[in-house]
Amino acid sequence: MIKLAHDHTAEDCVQLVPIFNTLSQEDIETVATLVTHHHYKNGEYIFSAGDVADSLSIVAHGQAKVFQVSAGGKEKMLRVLQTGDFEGEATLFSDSEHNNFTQALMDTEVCQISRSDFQRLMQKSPALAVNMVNALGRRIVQLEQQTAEVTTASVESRLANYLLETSAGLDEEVFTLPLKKKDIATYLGTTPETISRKLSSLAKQGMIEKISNNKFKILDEDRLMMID
Amino acid sequence: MIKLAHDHTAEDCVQLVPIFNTLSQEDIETVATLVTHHHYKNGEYIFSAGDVADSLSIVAHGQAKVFQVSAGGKEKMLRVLQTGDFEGEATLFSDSEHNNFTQALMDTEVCQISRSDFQRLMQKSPALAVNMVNALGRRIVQLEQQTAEVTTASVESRLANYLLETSAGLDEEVFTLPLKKKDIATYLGTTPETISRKLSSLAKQGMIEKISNNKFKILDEDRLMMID
DNA sequence: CGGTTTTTTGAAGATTGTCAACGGGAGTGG
DNA sequence: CCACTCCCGTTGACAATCTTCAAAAAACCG
Repeated sequence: MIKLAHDHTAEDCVQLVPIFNTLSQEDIETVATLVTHHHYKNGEYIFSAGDVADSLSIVAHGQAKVFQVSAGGKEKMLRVLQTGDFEGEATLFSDSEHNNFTQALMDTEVCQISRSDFQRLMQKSPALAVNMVNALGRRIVQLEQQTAEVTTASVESRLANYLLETSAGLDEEVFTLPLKKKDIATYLGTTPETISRKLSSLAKQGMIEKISNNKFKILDEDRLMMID
Repeated sequence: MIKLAHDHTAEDCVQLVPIFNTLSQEDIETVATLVTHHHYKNGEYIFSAGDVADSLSIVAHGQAKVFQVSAGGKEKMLRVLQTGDFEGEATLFSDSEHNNFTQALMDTEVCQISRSDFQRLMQKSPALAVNMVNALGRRIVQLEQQTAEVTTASVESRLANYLLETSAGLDEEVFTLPLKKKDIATYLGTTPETISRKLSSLAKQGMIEKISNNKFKILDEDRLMMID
C-alpha cells in the first residue's frame, strides 16, 4: 500500500502517540483526517506566547522545549517535550492565548489538532477522553513533585535528581544533556554559574564524570540519590 | 419531595461540583447513586500517603489542605481544596497509593467515587470526561505558573501574590488566612520566620495592615502587585 | 487557668545570586 | 584553511537573601 508522505506522517502521529494509539481503528482513521502535520528545524518556534491558542500540539518525533518569559525578559524552562508528549493544555478549555513558548531542539515532527475538533472527538470517543484524563493526571502528579522538590531541596540535590532522571532508561552510562546549561539552570530554578559549580563539585566528589561539555557519566547512583 | 439526609448530601455533591453540574439529569442521578459521602471535622485526615488510592475525593463543602511529607518528616503544602475542588489525580490512572495527605481545615463534606465507577462513568458520559479534561488542564496551567513563580520571584513577591490571591473575590477588605503561617511558609517554599518578617515588612511599608494574628487588610493592591 | 503550640524577634551563618573577566568551541566568511 | 566573532561556559570575589538556632512572647485549647 503506497501512501503520500503527508498521509504517512499524519498516521504516524496517531500510531505513535499514547493518547491515540489505544483507539479503535475507526477512531484512528478519523483522527488522522483531522490532524495537520508540520516539520520544524532546530531552533524554530512551534508557537509563541501571545499566539492564538486554538490547537493542541503533539510531538510525533523529536524534542522541543517549553518555556515562559517573565516581564523582565528572563526565560524559565518548564519542560522538554519528547516523542508522544503534547502541549497546549491551556487551549483545551477556553479561547485564549498561549502563555508559553515552544521551540524545537532538533528536527521535529509535530501534529496539531484544533480545539473544536478535539473536543468533538472526545465527545464521540470516550476512550480518547479517558486517555487524556490519565495523561493529564500523570502530568499533575509530576508537577506537584517538581514544585515540592524545588522548594524543598538544595540545588545540588535537584541537579543530582535531574541527572538521574535524564540518564534513566538509557543503557549507555554516558549520556548527553539535551539542554544548554543556561536552560538547565532556569529549569532547576537557579543560575548557569551555580550549575557549573555544582557539576564540578559532583565530579570532584566522584559521583559523576565529565566526558565532554554536555556528556556525562554517572559513577555513583546511590550517593547521588541521597544528596540532601 | 422528601429525601433522606444521606441522599440529600449525595445530590448536593453532584449539584455543587463543577465537573458534575453540567451533566444531563439522567447522568446526575447515576452519579448520585455511585457517590459515597463522608463528614470530617477540623483536623481529621481525609486520606494519608500510603493509603490505597482507589477513589476520587470531591469537596462538597468546607476546606481541606493537601500536603506532602518528605523523607526527613517535613511538610510541604501543595494546595487548599475549596468547595468543588477534588483530589486524587494519581488514583485516576493506576492502582497505587496516595502520595499526599489531605486534612480537613474545618467541618468538611466530602464525596467519594471509586476509580472503577468513575472510569465507567466517563466512558458512558463523554461530557463528564470533557469536564474532567478541562478541570485538569486548568490545574496544570496553574501549577506551571506556580513553579515558575517559586523559582523566579523573591519571597516578598510570592507572599504579596499569595495575599492578593487569598483576598481576591472577597468584598470585605479584611480577610482571614486559612492556613497557619507554618503552612503558608511551606506553601511558598520558605520558613515561618521569614513569613513573619516579610509580613511585618509589608505592614511597615504601608501595603497591608495587620488586624489580628491571621486577619489582614490590603491597603495598596497596586504596589503589592509590583513587588520584584 | 495551665500547658502546649504558634509566632515573633535577634544574631550568626550558609547557600546562592550577581557582576565581571577570561577561555573555548562552533560557525562564518575571506 | 585560517582568522574572526559570538555565544556559552567557567571561575573568582563579593553581596544579599534567606535559613538556622535560640529564646521569649503570644495565641490557642480544653
